[in-house]
Amino acid sequence: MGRSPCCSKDEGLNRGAWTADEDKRLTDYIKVHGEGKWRNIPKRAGLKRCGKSCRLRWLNYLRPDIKRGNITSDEEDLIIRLHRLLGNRWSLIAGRLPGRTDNEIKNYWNSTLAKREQGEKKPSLSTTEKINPMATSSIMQDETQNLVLVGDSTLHHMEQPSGTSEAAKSGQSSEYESSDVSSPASMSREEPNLEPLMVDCTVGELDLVEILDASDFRLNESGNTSQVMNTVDNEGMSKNENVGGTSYGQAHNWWSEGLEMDNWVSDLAEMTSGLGPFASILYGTEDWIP
DNA sequence: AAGAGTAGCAACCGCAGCCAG
DNA sequence: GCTGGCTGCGGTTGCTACTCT
Repeated sequence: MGRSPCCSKDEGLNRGAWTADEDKRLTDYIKVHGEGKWRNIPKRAGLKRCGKSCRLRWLNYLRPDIKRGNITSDEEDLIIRLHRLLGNRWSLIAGRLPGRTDNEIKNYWNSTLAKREQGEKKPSLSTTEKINPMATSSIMQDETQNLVLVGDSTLHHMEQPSGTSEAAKSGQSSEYESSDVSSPASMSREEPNLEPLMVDCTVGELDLVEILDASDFRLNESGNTSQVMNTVDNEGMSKNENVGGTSYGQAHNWWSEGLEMDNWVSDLAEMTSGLGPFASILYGTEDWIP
């Protein structure tokens, strides 16, 4: 196709670090005229920069809602979990961290967390593992393209913090529950329960992000959002059990609304009866409680 | 004190998706 | 349906500050 570049290199445009004056011009212009039309901004703001550069500077540095300062341990923890879930989808991860930019998170990951993760010997994750990093379970697609989480069902159990989940109090998540699941030791016990968990949504690709972002997410054939546990009975016959629950639809809502992290975390706790697998991925099974 | 090595971060680059014409 | 401009995203580069020898 060959599209003309955003800005050619020989137009006498400034490159490299931005000066305070350039920052001020850009900030003043956007305060008055708002974001958007990046291509026109340099000319109108009197900047010798390309529009792309202006956009980047604004989004990553000048925006007033940007949070400055070190990444907190809470944020770091969330980044790690989200990265395990999403991979290098920095903008999505940043969307869960108010005030942080994708560039900042990417840099933080590359300079700090990636090395640490490597040091902890985690082998590079396959696509499959990325969306289900839980040690003793795996994820696969069945012949009908359904997404199937296979493995220790206790991994999907979410131990409820006292007083955080009405759903838990009502026993909605009992299907996920088993004894001795809250301690790390239970994660590596000798005989994993291989009950598979089936999520009855049809997907073309194994990509949780797409599932979470899908507008028609998680409707079963009856039009309800419900959760189906695919189990194997004593005779080895596969069967689907509707285990009720919220909440993939709700999960999607939370996801798409981009709530502030604190609310998001605490409200995730509220709906873990239906969100077991996802919450497990996001928050682990031992230390997810905010 | 000085040079080399490293880490952190800002900015750049190229590609892909979206959408208006 | 096609084309091309705009925007957003992720990977990469390069500069600066800091640490080590």
